[in-house]
Amino acid sequence: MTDTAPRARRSDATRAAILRAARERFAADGYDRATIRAIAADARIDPSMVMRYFGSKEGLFAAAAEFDLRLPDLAGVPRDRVGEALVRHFLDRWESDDTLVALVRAASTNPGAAERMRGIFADQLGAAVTGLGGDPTGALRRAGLVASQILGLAFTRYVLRLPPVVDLTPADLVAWVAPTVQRYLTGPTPA
Amino acid sequence: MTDTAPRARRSDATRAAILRAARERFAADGYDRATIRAIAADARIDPSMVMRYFGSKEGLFAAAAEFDLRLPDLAGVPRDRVGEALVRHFLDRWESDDTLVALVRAASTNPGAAERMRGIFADQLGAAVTGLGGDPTGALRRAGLVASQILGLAFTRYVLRLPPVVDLTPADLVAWVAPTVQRYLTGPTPA
DNA sequence: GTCTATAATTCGATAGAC
DNA sequence: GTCTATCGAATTATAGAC
Repeated sequence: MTDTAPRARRSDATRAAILRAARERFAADGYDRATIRAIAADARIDPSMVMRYFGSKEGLFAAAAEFDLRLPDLAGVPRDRVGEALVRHFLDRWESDDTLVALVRAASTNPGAAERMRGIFADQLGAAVTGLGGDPTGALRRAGLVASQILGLAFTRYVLRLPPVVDLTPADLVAWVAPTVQRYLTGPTPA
Repeated sequence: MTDTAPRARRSDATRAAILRAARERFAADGYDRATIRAIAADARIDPSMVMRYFGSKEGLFAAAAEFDLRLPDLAGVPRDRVGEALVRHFLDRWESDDTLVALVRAASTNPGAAERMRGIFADQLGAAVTGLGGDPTGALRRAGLVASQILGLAFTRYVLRLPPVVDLTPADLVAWVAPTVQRYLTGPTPA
């Protein structure tokens, strides 16, 4: 008796191991320094398998950098707490998943990674902010400002590892940064 | 009759040309993708000259990434406008000099560049913020928060080139972001 | 499906002529 | 001081045996 339905092939485990190792290496070393050889070694498989499954290094990165921000529906959050909800959500997401850090690092030097990141923040964050109402153009601008603070937090804390930012607890960070995001989202447009 | 005093040697021009080309390449491509060969081609000199003058690629980067933020003395600024002064200063600095963008890109993948950047922000920005008074520990934390917003702005505008952030004028950016920096600098410590 | 062997580039760095 | 020539290492990617 063989497996039924989605047919859990043996290769799926290999594929998953490669992706897991790839995300870690891309997050730790960036796109250029993360080599297929090192990723394969981490995953305990042969380097040629990576090529077989993903075609090229670009293809591997594209598969490893698939990412859903899983943003909460901001319409279901009290309007004066959307900033807090967003900051808390992002911190949770980062502390538990390397993928976004890998994207930040890779986007610094790899045009494809940068394009993917622009897409993620324009589409997913842009849509969430547009859901708050207001004119769509202003919403995109507000989303961009939110991205500037959120990504700056990610850069200083997880990539640059600036000591004062690393030392703050997630709760402290929320307390300091949430008002910033709140104002970008719902504050008045400055003169 | 020969030159007197500091003796403007012919090689100084070559040296300066190399550094200028290096800053551009490091800013555009990051540390790994910026090759000595490409930098030498931009500077219209032979690749081996780079090695002769700077010893190694690391040595070249160290020389090219020398950077002074030239922060204004915040003690001479009205206390309710220090945020505006800082944001305006950083924007001016970025729009006229590639070096800091080169550092942001390089710091993503190169440990030496990251260390240098931590030093710049801890020492120079840290000192400027400490000059505002208050306890030193709190000042470093406030400086770190300012760095998170300032570097996030640099990352989204100059590295990632996120359209909504690129499209804003410097004046608009100051109007939006200055209140954030002002609060990090002089606002109350959150509960 | 998995691995060995290797092709084809590209890079940083060195040696040495002029 | 400047350039030619090249070494040695590392990389992605391919061809093909088992």
